[in-house]
Amino acid sequence: MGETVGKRVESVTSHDVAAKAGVSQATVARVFSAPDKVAANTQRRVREAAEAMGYVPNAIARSLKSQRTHIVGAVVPADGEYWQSVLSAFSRALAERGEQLLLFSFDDAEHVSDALDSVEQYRLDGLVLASSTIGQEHLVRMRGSGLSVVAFNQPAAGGLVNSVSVDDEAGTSDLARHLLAQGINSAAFVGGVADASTDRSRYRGAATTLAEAGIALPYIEAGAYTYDAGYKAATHILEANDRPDAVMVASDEVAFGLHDGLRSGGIEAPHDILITGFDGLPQAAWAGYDLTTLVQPVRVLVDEAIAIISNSDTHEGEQVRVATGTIRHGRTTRRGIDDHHLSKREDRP
Amino acid sequence: MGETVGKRVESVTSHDVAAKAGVSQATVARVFSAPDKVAANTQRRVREAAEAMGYVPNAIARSLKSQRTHIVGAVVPADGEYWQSVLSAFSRALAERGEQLLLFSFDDAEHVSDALDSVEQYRLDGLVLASSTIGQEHLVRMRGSGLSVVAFNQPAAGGLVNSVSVDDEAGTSDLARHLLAQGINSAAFVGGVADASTDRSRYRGAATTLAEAGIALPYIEAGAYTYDAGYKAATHILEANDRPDAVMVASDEVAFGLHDGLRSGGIEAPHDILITGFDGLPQAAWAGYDLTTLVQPVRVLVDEAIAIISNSDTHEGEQVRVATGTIRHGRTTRRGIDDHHLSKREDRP
DNA sequence: CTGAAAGCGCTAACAA
DNA sequence: TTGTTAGCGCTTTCAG
Repeated sequence: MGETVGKRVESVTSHDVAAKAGVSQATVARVFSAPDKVAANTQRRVREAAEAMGYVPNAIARSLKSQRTHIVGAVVPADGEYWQSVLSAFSRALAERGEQLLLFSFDDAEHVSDALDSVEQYRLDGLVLASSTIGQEHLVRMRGSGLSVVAFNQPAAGGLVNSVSVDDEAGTSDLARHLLAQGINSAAFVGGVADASTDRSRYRGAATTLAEAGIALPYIEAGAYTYDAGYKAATHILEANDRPDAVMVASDEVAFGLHDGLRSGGIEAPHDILITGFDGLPQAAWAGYDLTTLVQPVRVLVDEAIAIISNSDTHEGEQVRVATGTIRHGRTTRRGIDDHHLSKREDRP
Repeated sequence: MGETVGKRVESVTSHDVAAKAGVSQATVARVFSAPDKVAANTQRRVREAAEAMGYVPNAIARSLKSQRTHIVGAVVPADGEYWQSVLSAFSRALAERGEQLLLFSFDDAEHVSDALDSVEQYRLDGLVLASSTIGQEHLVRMRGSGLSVVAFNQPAAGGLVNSVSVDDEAGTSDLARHLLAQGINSAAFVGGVADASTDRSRYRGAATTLAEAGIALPYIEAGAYTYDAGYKAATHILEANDRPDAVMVASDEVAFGLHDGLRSGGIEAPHDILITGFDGLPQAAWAGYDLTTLVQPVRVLVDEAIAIISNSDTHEGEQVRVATGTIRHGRTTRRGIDDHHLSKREDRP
């Protein structure tokens, strides 16, 4: 059907520009990578030619030569409010430093392996491994690959690879103290996945602190870090013989579900029960929830992670960074003027 | 401080493997890119050598030669629940096809330009431009760059570049009809940003349909597509002299805020007012909201976008795809047994 | 300050 | 089937 429409834009190279500007290819290259080494005069000629021809330096070729891609990879679970916020923070922080973010998101932990294959091939400048469902074998594998890896919020990874994480234990410990200050006498903990390292740390922090006040902390497993899992977990609380004064939840998203699940069973926070979350998602501040939670210093964690990646040559050994979060005091642990149930405490010596 | 610790892993190349396996470099390359062209025997030897040396083909070099990066870029707003869900869908869909997603997220529309600079340099296989705050000048610029661009949910971009989007007008029209079926006699529309093309289309669909029933649709601008903007916009409804029977909101996130804002003013949906959203976010299904909304067929849109990108060579001209959404019927438009206010309609002839 | 030349690691004719 | 050869577009000595 007629002549081939020359849609394919013949990409202009530094050679083309050099020809037009009457200089060598090397000079054109220098104009775009080390401008101070080219006479102002020549530079102008080259830039004009480049502009006119629509020349744009080829980052692929540059990377091949320089062995630096200026791309950082991130292996992150596809779902979950929390990860999305982390991702967004990473992307912005990297952009500020002229780095790009190559995203590998996965649903099943199965696919992590595929993602890592790609990672290796692309010779990235660094790699962020998020999610506690990434097996140790993957960490080990990546460590040997020569690129600088940092595990994000995977406390268990410390020692194997660089890692940054929020202080889970201190976080839930703080929350527990806050609850004690509200006068609770009993509590329960709703975790996401029992064998996730973050889950364990968070439980430990809460349990230890409550134990000091003589309060036991039964563990309930929601089964996933999702709203639905939290919603369903509410039945465990609703059906319990003696309902706890407070529920500490391992993540905000689960906490939202639990909150709504309890409400559907006629149990309202903070009137009938106190609820705390963990993460500090934007939604925690939504009026519909106004959840007391531990806000992760995401920006700090992200900056630390990036710093580790960019300095990885200058350090031997693994670095471990732990940042502490701050409590967001929300409605769900605020004892209203007419919330007297907590006073109906059974007497203890 | 002692000898340099050889931390830098000398990356093994196909040459190294070739030497060890006693074959030519080309053969090694073939084993990894066109295995069927190598004798099973040789192949085994090569793979063994590669395995032993930890060889991984270099995707950068491959890309330089083949002019295909297998990377698709996405320019997406950094914030917003909706975009995060789109992003996650893209990333998964691409992964299934062995493509990677290079993420460019931006806060201010200002930074879009910087992002596009990077995009050009990386010679991506394709580019997804999301967000209606991306100016036309950028679209034009990218169109000339030779890579296949597709605008995502930017109806206004149709004709300039390829585009896929949900049928905004049909969507709000459907929602409006649903509201009419509930017997409303008045309504208001809360938009995000008045001059966004999606905002206009969504308003138009709603207004046109309601007009046919003789109902006017005043437009209220929230100012942003955020929860907070929606929360604040609620005051316009609360302070109005005659409160509308229903509020149609341009996005779910804004609708959540509006919902909570109204509640804080003592107005509950669906008892006192009906609310509809748009997008079909996961949170719309959360029991705390259970919002009636138009669910975007995100997966379909994403697949269409990817299809356009991968077939871009075979098509001349711009393609425009429009997919229709489906209504999610939630609590916020469900007239309960004791919700009689809608019956108290003032008589109309 | 500028040019010539040698690759970075791989793919793809073309020969053998 | 396998090897040889010539680049992909750029950076970077090394001369001039």
